Amino acid sequence: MENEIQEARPLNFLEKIIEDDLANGRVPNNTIVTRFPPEPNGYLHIGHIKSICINFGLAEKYHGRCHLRLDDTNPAKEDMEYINSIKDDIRWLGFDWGKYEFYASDYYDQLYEIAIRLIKEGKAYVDDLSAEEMKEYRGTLTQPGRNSPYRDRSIEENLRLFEEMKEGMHPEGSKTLRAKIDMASPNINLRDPALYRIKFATHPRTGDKWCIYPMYDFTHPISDAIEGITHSICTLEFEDHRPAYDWATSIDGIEHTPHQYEFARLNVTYLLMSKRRLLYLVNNKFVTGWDDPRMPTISGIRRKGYSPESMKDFVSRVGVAKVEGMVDYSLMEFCVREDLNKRAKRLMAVLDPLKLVIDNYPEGQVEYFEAENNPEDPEAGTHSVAFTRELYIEREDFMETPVKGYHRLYPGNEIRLKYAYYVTAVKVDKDEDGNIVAVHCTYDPESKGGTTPDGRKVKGTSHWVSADHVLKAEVRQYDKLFKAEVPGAATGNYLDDINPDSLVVIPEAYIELEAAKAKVGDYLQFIRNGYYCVDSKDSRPEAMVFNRTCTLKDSWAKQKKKMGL
RNA sequence: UGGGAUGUAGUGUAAUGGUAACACUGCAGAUUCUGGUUCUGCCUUUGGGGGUUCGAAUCCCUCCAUCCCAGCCA
Repeated sequence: MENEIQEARPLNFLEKIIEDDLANGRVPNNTIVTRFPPEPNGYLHIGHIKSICINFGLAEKYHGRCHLRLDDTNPAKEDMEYINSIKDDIRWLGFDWGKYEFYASDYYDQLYEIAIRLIKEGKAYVDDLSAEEMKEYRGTLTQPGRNSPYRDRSIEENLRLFEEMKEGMHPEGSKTLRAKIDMASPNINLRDPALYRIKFATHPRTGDKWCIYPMYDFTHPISDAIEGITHSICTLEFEDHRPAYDWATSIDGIEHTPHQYEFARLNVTYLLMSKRRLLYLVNNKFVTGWDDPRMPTISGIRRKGYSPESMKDFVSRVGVAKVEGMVDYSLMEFCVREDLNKRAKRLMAVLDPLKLVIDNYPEGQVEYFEAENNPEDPEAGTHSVAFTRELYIEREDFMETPVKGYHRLYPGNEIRLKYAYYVTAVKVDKDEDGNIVAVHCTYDPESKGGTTPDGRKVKGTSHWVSADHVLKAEVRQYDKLFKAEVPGAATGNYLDDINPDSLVVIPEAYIELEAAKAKVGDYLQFIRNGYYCVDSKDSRPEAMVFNRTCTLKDSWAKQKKKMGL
């Protein structure tokens, strides 16, 4: 029953509300119903993961259910491609909405009838004010608004005009249906909010059936009510809309009354979390698409090799509260590394090859060594790796004149070639420009397997690849898309902080043959280089492409930086 | 200068009247066939001021700071 022991995590404020509601019989059928309601106008990003985990997580925890509802009330911006990607991304995270898949557009007929009812009750009216005029009549943050001259039209006229709007008899922008609330309200959302606007756009699901579309403040609360949502959880910027939400759910005839609660959206340093800006990056080719591994979209991080488990862990560590803050990117990387460390298959890949020749090793001889697939998990087994006289090591792993603290290969120094032998550098070959083209060394046959009978230690262990047993593949070294913690903070333009080195392509890296078995979705670690995955779009069996998921922690790099190297 | 919210180590989140804590980051060290992992230790915290109380991060007053709102977007 060990796995039944609940982690003693304190309740967040939403859980407290829910437990209180449950305890006091305020929840119909004692069944918590939440919903995740994205607008299909772009791809889901890391910020949405928080919302998804909260809504689906709460439903799971309290044995209720979570609806997926696509908030498709603005056909001008929405697309089927987005709907499909959203569903895909939620599934990837491991959540299942079962049969509870809804669309705001499912409720267009009901919404229309409610609007008619409001008109009949004198609670809504058709306004002829233009957008500019309406803005003027609305007043400002500090000044109350004025009533529209059309506010007191007769019910009959309103009914007729709204019908005409629906029939397409009026051009876009010429008329709106507005709620009659209070133009002097200190809350601008209550100054006769628009309920319907005219839009001659083809809707991804309803096609050309409608040319009037309901607004968020009208649609969302009523959709919640129709679906029996008990806790309607959204982000902080909707706090001001809660009175509008409550207005809509208290319209006569609406029986179920959900409540809205707001939490702080997720902000992460170095990342942009705005669909508008992400769309700009896509449209202007700063990235290759919504699923570019540098994008903070779910499809992007997935293609980059992040695991859903690590992301769920990340948002759970971030917690849920009402404080608008900025989470460190390093926490996210920590979560990715912690998860991948436990499950990534280890491989040796030489990204920047330097030839190493073992002068005293027999030419033509091949030995096979056992390489562990994962030192963190003995069950993961081993694979074999070929060893020959000529190898490649990382150029970084040799220095002709070592700096202080360097304990890799340099003339006279002995290191271990992982799993294989101890080698000592003897001399270097250079080209006419003085560049090192090969390093010669000798090996100690006694050190076979990586230890010696005399038990002597070496400070360095390098990974390597046999020159004759090598998979040549493209490796894409991804880094952060932006180099500033808050892109645009300095100049006001986030494009100024684009990281020019966010992608460095290595056209031909040398990887041990075992890598050829890797498939899309596998988690890999190229020892001492980082975590990698097979690119889901561009990799082919005969021309593999690997993406860097994230680097390993690198204390040597840190130390070098400190020494000013 | 209207309304709505929020202030706890560098960051995020706990503690709801009774010893301010956990994680990440950073720093130092140990271990290590990955300069990874693991382990140990260290650093730094209740926005300011007043009040109530034996006792305040918590209750009250006040000031300050930050965020959101003037779409026929969501």
